[in-house]
Amino acid sequence: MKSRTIAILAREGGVGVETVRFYQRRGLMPTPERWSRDGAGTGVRRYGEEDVRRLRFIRSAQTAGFTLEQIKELLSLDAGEDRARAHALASERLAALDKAIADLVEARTALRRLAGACASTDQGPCPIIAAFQGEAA
Amino acid sequence: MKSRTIAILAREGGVGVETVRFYQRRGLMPTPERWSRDGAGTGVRRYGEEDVRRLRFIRSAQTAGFTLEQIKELLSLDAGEDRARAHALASERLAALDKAIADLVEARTALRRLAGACASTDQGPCPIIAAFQGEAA
DNA sequence: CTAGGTTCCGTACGTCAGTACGGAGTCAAT
DNA sequence: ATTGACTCCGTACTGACGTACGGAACCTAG
Repeated sequence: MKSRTIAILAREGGVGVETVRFYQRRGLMPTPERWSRDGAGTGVRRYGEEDVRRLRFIRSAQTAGFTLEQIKELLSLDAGEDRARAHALASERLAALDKAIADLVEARTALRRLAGACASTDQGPCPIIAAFQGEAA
Repeated sequence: MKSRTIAILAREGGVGVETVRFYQRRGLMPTPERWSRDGAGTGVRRYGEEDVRRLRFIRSAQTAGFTLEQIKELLSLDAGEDRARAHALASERLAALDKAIADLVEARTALRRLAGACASTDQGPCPIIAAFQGEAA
């Protein structure tokens, strides 16, 4: 293991090389030592399965709406034992997710009405503004 | 009508003054002539009901995930007759909304599992990364 | 052993949607 | 008439998340 170059790691994780490097700068991904069989730390960094998993986790957590900063905390928690904190972060995010979903569903309803109003007649302007009034959260 | 100052318009529209000005620069809100009873265009701009409605529409459309650029187009369409274009924009956004909702629901499922795994035992680290594997879109 | 593709690193740029700042002009009330 | 709040305007900054650039070092195949 630890055989991947950064490009391979990035590909397996579904991101770009620059993105991996960006995550390293942000402290979300480790920056392993450079390695070369002949002596000093002047080779290239290598990555393993572990790093691929970590990268994938970051992507997943992002789709759940965590910020990179929160993901960083989650990752540090994963190494430690503060389950109360982990649980709190998750619950907080779950509530936000519920709200975001509800908002989106509401927006979709409003937008469907707009599309419907637009389709119901076929002459003149589509009453976009009227169709949309009073829907925002 | 056309009695509101920018601060009143902003308040009624639920945004800040700077935001209204920002929308004006972006062409989403009109920039009425300055007005003062004694002569030249050296007074203050005034806004009416129409402008409040426009502002509220912008907020609503934003919650539906339209970008300001798209909202600008929607607003110009509302004045015109290109219902095909309006309908296309709405449909496109509806599809994106459906996907966004599905993604969020999926993320919520994954996160619930995480929270559950975290609560099910009370010793040792909470297996965050493990609980999250393979959920991203 | 050399040519090319990669990696490394810092710094700069890009987008989206605002938010802040500062000085000059204007308005409403005292 | 003066005070104090508000308006106008341009420009600069924020924050979240990257993406791009450029030169030097490095690694691998032929």
